[in-house]
Amino acid sequence: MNYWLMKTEPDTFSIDDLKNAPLKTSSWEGVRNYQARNFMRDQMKKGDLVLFYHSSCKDVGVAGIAEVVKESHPDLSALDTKSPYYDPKATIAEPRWYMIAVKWKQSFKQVVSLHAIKENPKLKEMLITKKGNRLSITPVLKNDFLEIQKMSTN
DNA sequence: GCCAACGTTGGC
DNA sequence: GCCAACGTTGGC
Repeated sequence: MNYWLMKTEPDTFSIDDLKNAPLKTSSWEGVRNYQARNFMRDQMKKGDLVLFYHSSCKDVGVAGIAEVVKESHPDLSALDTKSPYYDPKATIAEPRWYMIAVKWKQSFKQVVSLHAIKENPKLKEMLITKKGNRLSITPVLKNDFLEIQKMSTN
């Protein structure tokens, strides 16, 4: 089993939106970056756990935990001309973009802030703490995942 | 296949 | 809203 961090802007899709979704489940549409796509297409498996990260907002940090419940399938929003995620180069035969689906597991009482993560020497290696890291999906070490979970209960 | 120009991300 | 850092595009 693997661990991941997935970024989302809560104004667009927050952990509450996931919690309130049917079956508390949603596909992760709209990723238009090859590296992040490849993680979803090739590596993210059912049962993997996800740190649900809120970016570009007042309370930046990890807001909760989700679980991968459906593996790679085509992101058809790329075919929808009305979608903000429309990509003219995607076709049915060659969908180009893929996504996974996640299910809500837990909302932290308090967001584990990016600031707190940066302050924690145990989490020095986390990619989210590195300057200029814009990748919206990143692998996370098990120990780092557990440490964040621990911080959420303090 | 290089690389300048451009658009986007995301913390602050 | 600013702007550094980054990924992508497209002319050559």
